[in-house]
Amino acid sequence: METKGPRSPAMTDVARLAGVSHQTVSRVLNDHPNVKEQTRLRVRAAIAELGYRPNRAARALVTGRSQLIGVVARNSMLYGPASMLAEFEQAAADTGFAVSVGSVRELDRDSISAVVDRHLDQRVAGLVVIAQVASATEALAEIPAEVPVVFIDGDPAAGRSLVTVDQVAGARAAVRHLLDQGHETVWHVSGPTEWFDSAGRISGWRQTLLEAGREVPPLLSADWSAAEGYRAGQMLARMPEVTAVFAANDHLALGVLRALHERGRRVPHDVSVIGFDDVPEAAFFIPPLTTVRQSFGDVARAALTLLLGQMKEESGAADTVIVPAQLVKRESVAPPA
Amino acid sequence: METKGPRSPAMTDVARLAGVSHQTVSRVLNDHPNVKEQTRLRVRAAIAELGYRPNRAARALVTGRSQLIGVVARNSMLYGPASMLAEFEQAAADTGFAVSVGSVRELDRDSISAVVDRHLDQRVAGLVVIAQVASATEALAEIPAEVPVVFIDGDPAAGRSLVTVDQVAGARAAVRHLLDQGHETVWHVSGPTEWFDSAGRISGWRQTLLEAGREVPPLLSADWSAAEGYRAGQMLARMPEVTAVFAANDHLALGVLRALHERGRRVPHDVSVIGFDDVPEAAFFIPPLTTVRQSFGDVARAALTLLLGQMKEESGAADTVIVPAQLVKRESVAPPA
DNA sequence: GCGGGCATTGTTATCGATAACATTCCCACA
DNA sequence: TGTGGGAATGTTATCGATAACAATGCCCGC
Repeated sequence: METKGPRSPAMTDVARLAGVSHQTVSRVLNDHPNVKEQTRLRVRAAIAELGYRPNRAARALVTGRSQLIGVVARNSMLYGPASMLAEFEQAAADTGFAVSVGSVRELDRDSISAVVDRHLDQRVAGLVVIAQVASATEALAEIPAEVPVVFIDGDPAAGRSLVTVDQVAGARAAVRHLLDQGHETVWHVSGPTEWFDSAGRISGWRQTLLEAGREVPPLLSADWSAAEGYRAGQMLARMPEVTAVFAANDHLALGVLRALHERGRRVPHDVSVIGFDDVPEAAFFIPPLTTVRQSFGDVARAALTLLLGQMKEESGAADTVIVPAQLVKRESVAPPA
Repeated sequence: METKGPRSPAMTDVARLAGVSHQTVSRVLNDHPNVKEQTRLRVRAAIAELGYRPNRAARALVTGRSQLIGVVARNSMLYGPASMLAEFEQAAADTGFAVSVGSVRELDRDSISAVVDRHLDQRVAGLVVIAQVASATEALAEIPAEVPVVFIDGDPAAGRSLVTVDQVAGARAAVRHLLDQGHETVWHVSGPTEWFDSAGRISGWRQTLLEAGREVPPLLSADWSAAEGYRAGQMLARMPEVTAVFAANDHLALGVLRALHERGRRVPHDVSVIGFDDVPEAAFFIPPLTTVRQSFGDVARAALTLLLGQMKEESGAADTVIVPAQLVKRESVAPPA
């Protein structure tokens, strides 16, 4: 049995202790001008003494806005999304926002709708959606227009603010690098074709080959896993004419490396391989993997900036920020034998 | 310029449309008995028609509890923590809870205190702390006793509810397996020694060797990265007497594999290697890695169950749940040459 | 020395829900 | 036929903050 515990102090308690009205306490809390320095100090002291913390629910109720940003992400341990989330949370915390995650097993319409609804229930001040596939875009059409939304890796044509890594340029740099080494052409193991990321990398790959007047080999498409990279690698290993492979992410590249190794094709002596992402382990693959680094931190910060911008002005301006990618050269690339 | 937008409907709007009082609407929403079936239906219809959604802030204000669970985790792309978070969010969503993440760059006292404060500001109904190091435990001592807390991978001696993978048993299985293959002893590349996970794996390793009457080689300790695994691997590769290595996670194992490969020591022919975690890529290392799988989903669900239990009864019972780990045999282990 | 204006502080209304208590309605039963 | 009582519903208070407005107090110029 218990006496309901001493409930945590409210603003009036602070006011009483400081000998002022609760409104003055509120003013101190919100850094209003026109509070005498001495009063401010008294109030601060009272706050500290009581260990008072403002009740966000009450504030949200009266102001109509929460200090919460909802993130919709795919429940996956893919390196990219996971990093993004962590980076975003850090950035948001620095500006006083909390982040509520809603993860979803698949990026289909219904799952996304459900998560978005949960977030709207919480009256999030804004939404960030890591929406790498087209089906996500559809589901998101139903987000009320007045809710600020920023997409990460989403559909460039969706008419919403978007932050994305420059997939095309990243892919171009990778392919360019291989051609510069003297390879006749470059094979590509792509991610799922419905992902925008994949699409960008594929198109950068294709463009670069065409511009160089090279033959474009058939596309090998996979999911993002090492398992499928391995599968694709088994095919590639069997074809002696393959001397250069651009894999759409580092895990695919890992699978490719192993398949090549199993069939005795040496990397980079017989075949050069480039990945994408620069996961921390990439430098320790056998051999160390040349890859394209994306700065998830930059993406996260850009997304937050756009979101805060939308929240401030009610302008629904749909800006697009493209974050550069950078080729990291390691030992998995060499001129053809 | 705008007319402040039609604010979203409140309970009174629903009540007016349904021709009842707002209290009746509240009762319908909360599944109270004593509402005539016909009334209930009218209210439901009105809710649907207006697209009404309850304001959580208002509810939280009056009931004094939020439907929010705070998670404190390390901002890292380490496989374990990231997976854990995703799994936990899923589980929580199924029971109607939202999850607010607070990530922290380092698990030191101050950072943790700051994140915990942010969560308490939000009046979370409970906290889950992924606190793999001792310094975290200290910081958490200051969490008010009435806030339900569950630790994941935390200090078994902290006197709070704890869910953890059976690190000791996992390590024992790994070492046992190597000894069974005929190896004379097993070297260990551990994670940071201040992590409880590391401590458990180290002690499982040591115990098993001692019980088998084997010599315990010096411990090589590292962080969790492939880079440090590589460093440790370079030392091991130089020592011909090393025939079996147990790495504290798969990334370390990756680094070890590469170092061995560089010095021409074949795996598993010359040296057997076992990792820990079973990251999805482990099956595609060169060679495929034998490792110990932890079920993060089970951990997450167990943590949620404990937390909900604490929230229901005010009992501060400090239960501990230990989730088993499982040896996954692949090709990186063989009898000594 | 008086009134205008600004800095400072206080008072009251409000957000949207639930809790506690009040009221109505209806039926069974003495 | 009056009445006790439970089911169904309504009324009012409340949570803890901010907003809008009201009320001081003080300085200063004329």
